[in-house]
Amino acid sequence: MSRREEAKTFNRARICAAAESIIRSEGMDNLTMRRLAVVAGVSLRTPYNLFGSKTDVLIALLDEAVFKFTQLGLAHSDGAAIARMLRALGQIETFFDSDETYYRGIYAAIMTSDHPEVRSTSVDRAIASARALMAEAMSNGELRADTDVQSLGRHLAITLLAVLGMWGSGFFSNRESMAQVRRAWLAVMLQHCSDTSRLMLAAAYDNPSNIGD
Amino acid sequence: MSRREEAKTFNRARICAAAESIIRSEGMDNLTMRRLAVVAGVSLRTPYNLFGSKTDVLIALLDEAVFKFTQLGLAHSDGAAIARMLRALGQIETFFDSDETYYRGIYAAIMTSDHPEVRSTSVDRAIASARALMAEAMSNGELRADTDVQSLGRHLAITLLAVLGMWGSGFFSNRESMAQVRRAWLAVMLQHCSDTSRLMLAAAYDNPSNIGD
DNA sequence: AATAGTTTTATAACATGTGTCAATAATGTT
DNA sequence: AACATTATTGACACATGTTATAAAACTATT
Repeated sequence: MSRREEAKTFNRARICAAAESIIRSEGMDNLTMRRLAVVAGVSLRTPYNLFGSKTDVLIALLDEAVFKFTQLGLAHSDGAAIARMLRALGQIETFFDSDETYYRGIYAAIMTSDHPEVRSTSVDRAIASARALMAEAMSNGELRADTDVQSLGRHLAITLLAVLGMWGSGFFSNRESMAQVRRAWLAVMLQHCSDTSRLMLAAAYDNPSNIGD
Repeated sequence: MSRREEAKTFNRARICAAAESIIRSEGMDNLTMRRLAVVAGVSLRTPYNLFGSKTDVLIALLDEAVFKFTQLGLAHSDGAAIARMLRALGQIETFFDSDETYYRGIYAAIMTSDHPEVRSTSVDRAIASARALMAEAMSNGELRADTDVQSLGRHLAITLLAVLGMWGSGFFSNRESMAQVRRAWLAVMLQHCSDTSRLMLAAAYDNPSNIGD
């Protein structure tokens, strides 16, 4: 990396750190571009040079959060594909619990920004993950052979993202949001599961508390 | 109604009409408070006096749309409760199709406004409707006796609203959005339906096209 | 009709995201 | 070292939602 790129990377990091610090100590409302420039020790124009817009700065913070989460999630990713998928919900909930106002604030800010194009990357990412997991479930015999795993994976991912949108708006607690997704996921999965996974899914649907632990 | 209230009502209507006209002829981006004031023939301050904020003006437009929709929906509301509930999705889709950019524009603008409190009324309304329908379904014997209709109604309503949120962002077409809700609804309903409705629901789940017509 | 109360208007102002543009500094290249 | 390229800075400007303030218009009450 050239020195120019190094400097850019360093400044990007400084700006992200400043943004995070402002959100934490002064709240989302006080994250203005002028304040961000001051705290980051940079001119007002620089965040625009390095990120493009305020929303893009927030997306960088969200990416950091997603990265942190994936690191956690991969730690104990053993077991059947469907079970892992369900367990992910508990992991998301735990992750949100660990820093609720911060994550919700970032997410809400991005969602309420009028840069619609920024959301499609996370949608694509989520759909791809869900499809991969469902494809794995299929090859493990966890799903009925006539299941369209592409369609199922897409449906499950959209379910999650749609509820996350409402979560970001502050309607539901972390727990309520994940319970909503869990119920929706289990019901749809029950329509496609093979006999090997049906009992587990049916039991999980009837007793929401003991899923994925 | 006193003359003062009459004048207010008249001005409110003028402002709403102006807002709708601007959105239709110049697009959502050109709906600024200054332009709205000019087109409505009113001072910049008046919309704030009469509505409170720009978002509140848009909410008034959405309320008009919801009212128009409910009038349509009630016209042919016969049949079993579950069937009516499913048919509502088709009606929503038709309604959106009839004026897509307008409704989506309003909805998106409200959703991306940072007035979170405004959304709770529509949430409450949707949950109440869904609960009423599910209660009716229960008393008709369409649901298993051990079903918690409150919880089920709430779940179904949230499913719809969550997907509507994404619809507003422009990700999905009207059809895709409703198909997503339909699939989710059918799967969950299949977990709670009695034998009388199971066949219809299972058939609908397997063949998404012939629902609610 | 006179007075008091309320609403609208006109104008200005403020904060914010974002853009412009020239000047300056830093870096890469010869 | 000299030049060219690129990045940052600073100062300003603009559009927008929103608020402030005082004057004017309107309505209600006596």
